[in-house]
Amino acid sequence: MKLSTRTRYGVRLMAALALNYGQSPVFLKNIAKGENISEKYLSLIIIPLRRIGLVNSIRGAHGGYSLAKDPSQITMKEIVDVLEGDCSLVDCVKNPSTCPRVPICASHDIWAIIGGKISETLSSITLDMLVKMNQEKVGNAMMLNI
Amino acid sequence: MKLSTRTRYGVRLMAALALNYGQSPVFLKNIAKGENISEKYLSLIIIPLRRIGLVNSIRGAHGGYSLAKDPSQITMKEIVDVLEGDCSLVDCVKNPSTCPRVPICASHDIWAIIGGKISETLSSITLDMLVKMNQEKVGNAMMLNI
DNA sequence: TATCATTACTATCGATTTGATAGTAATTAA
DNA sequence: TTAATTACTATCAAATCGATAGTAATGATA
Repeated sequence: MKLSTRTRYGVRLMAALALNYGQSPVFLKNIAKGENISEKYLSLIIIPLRRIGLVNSIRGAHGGYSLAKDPSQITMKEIVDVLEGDCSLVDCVKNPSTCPRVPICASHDIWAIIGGKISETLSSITLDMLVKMNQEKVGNAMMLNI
Repeated sequence: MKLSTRTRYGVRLMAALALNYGQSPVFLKNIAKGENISEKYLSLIIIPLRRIGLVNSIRGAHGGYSLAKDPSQITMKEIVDVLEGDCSLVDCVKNPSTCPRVPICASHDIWAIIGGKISETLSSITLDMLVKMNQEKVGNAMMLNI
């Protein structure tokens, strides 16, 4: 039940964009440097985030990426859902037709309950909160490395 | 963040044992038949459950398995923890030393919060509850196939 | 004691997933 | 036209996963 590296990197990527919200677009190169993650890998991860409208991109020289919404309007659930597939613990919760046991299976119901809790928690945390937690944790020092 | 088949099977295995709690030990063969899961595979899954003292085993002819505790005293968290490794979403929550970013990383804290919610929820659900949910869902009919 | 049914353990395998890299195309400011 | 950037597609090695196979140990019973 571990999160993929893709999702973990994606969250850090979004946090980095949140830091620059309202300013000019950021080069992925710089985020990659600041977060010490391969730029190529990040460039794959950002695609679905752009596709669902969380990120805007500008191509060409002096292009870059920026958040499409205010960080207070973006939740962790949106990010996890798109990068992880969804945030349920078993496939049969999102796609009940994939398992014939669903109608007679109580553990399915358990996983649905727990998945609900996870969704609830993820929905309650915004990018904005993540950025603020970061500031409280390390001050403004680390913020400038982007 | 999907649960492994191992964990899902393990929960069903424990539920089957819970149905027979207080009676004579059950042959894995019969549980395997009732749940339509490979007996060999189940025999691997049950080992850690026995090691942490959730299950008792008797070897030899007329052997079998039985729950070591009352189903109301066994939580889903115990089962998931031993079969899944632990119930955190990232390694750095359980083993902070594995990641140098922990002291400066707010997303680590987010994952810890969510992991806490998951633990909490898993701890609140007992095997007993699972069995009762099953009975409510399908009545006693399905209960007899073990 | 011999037999048979059961649990216990170890090794292995094929398929899938994962994390990552590489190369090329498209776009655009200067 | 050039250089810098995003967009897309393909590929790869390693790890993980689900499952199977075979053998050893145990113990009831005939």
